[in-house]
Amino acid sequence: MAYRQTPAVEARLHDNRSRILLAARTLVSEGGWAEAQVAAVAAAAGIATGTVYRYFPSKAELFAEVLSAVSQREVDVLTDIASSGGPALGRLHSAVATFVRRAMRNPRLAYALIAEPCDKEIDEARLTYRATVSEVIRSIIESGQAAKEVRPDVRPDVAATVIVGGFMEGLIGPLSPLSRQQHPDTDAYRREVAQLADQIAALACTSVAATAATLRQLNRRPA
Amino acid sequence: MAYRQTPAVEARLHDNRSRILLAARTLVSEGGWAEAQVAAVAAAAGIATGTVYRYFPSKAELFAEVLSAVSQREVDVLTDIASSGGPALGRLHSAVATFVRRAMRNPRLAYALIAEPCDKEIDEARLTYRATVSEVIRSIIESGQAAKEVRPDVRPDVAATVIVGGFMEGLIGPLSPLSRQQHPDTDAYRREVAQLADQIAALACTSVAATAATLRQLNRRPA
DNA sequence: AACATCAGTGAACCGAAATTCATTTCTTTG
DNA sequence: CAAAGAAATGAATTTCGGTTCACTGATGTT
Repeated sequence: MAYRQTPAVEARLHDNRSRILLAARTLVSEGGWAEAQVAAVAAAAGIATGTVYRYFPSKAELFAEVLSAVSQREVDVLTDIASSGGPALGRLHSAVATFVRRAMRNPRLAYALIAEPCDKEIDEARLTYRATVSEVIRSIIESGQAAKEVRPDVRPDVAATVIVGGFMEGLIGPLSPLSRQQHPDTDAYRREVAQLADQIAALACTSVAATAATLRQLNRRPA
Repeated sequence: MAYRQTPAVEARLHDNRSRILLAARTLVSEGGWAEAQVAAVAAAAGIATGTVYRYFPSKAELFAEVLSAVSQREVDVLTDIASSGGPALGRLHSAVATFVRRAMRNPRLAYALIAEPCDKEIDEARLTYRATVSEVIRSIIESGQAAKEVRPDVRPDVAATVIVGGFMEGLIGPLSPLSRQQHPDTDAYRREVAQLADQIAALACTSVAATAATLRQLNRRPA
C-alpha cells in the first residue's frame, strides 16, 4: 500500500471543485454563455483545462450544477415565502415581486438563467428550474383556493405555469443586454425596479384572485 | 450583351427558393432545430448543398426567413382579431385562445418557434416575433383602457409582455416533446386543447380586467 | 456554332470549442 | 529516499456542421 488520500488532499480537491464552480458562475454572470467556455473556466480557476475534467464529466454537467445551485437559492427563497403565514394572495404577490427584485440585482446572470440561448443540455436544467419554481407557485395557488381567495375554476398547474412564464418574460425586456447598458445604483433605478416588480406581481395576483374585495384588501397591505 | 434572365429561368429560380424554404420549414416542424441542417435542407429540396447558398447568404438568414414567414401568419391572425369589433376583453380572450389552439395544431413547429433552444442568430428573429405579438396584445389592452374595460393602473406594455410570456410558457408544457408522445385526432384531445386555450385566455383577461362585471359579461359570451 | 454568362454541384475546407491522453509533477508510504 | 499511485497538465485530437470554390452543365446572345 503506497498511497491513500489524506484529509489535506481531500480538502484541496474539494476546494478546487468549489473554485471551478465559482469561476464558472462568475463567467456566466459577467459574459453570459458565450464566455462560459471550459478553457476560460479553467483559467479563471487557476488550473489547466484538462483538470476541469477530473471534477466534472462534461461541460454540460458542470454548468448544470452551476445553474441548479443558483436556482436552488431562488427556489428556497420562494419556498420560504410560500410557507410563511398570511393570505395566499399576499404570498403570491410577495413571491413574484421578490423574484423580480432579486433578478434585477444581478441582471446578467438572471438573463442567462432565464432567457439567453444556450446548449441543449444546459437548457434541460433550466426547464427543471422553471418547473420547480412553477411547483412553488402552484402550492400557493392551491392553498389560496382552499381559502376561497382564488377562483375555483382556476387550474392551479396551468395558472402556475402561466404566471411563471409571465413574470419571466416580463423580466426579459428589462434584463436583455440592450436595456442593461448600465443599471445605475440610484434611487430612481431602484424605484423603477420596485414599480416593475409590483406591476408584474399585481397582474399575477389579479389573474387568479376570487374577488375585487380580496384584491382591495391586498392593495391596502402590499407585501 | 450575352445573357439575360428569361421568364422561364426566373420562374425556376423562384420555385427553387420556395422549395428550399418549404423543405426547411418541414424539417423544423418534423425534427426541430436539430434536423435543420443546411445539407438536410438541400437534400429535402432535391438540390446540392452549395446551391442553398445561391439563394440565402447563410443558414441563419434562411431560417430567420422561415421563422418570420410562419410568425407573420400568426401575427396576421392576431391583428385581425385585434382590429375586429366588440369589447376589448373579448378580443383579448379570442386572441390568446386562438393562438393557443393554432399552436396545438402543429406542436412540434410551435415548440421550435417558441421554446426550443437554437442558434443565437435564429433566436434573434424569435425575439422579434415575440415583440411583435406583444405589440398586438398591447394595442388591444390600450383600446380596452380607453373603453374602461381595463384597469387604468395597468401598464399596457408590461401587461402585454407578461401575458405573452404567460401563454407561451403555458404552452411549453403541453408542447414539450415528452408530452407530445402522440396527440391523437380524437374529440377528447380537441376538447382538452379547447379547455387549455380557454383557461389560459381567461387568466390573461382576468389579469387586466377592470371589474368582475366586465368579466361576467365576457363569460356569458366566450369568444 | 461559338461565345459569354449564369446556375448547380459536392467534396474539401475551416473554425471553434469540447474532450482526450501521454507526460510531468506532486503525495503518500515503506 | 525510492517506489507507487494520484493529480495536474496543456498540446493534440476530435467532432461537427456551416461555408467555400473550382469545376461542370445550362442557358441565352450574336
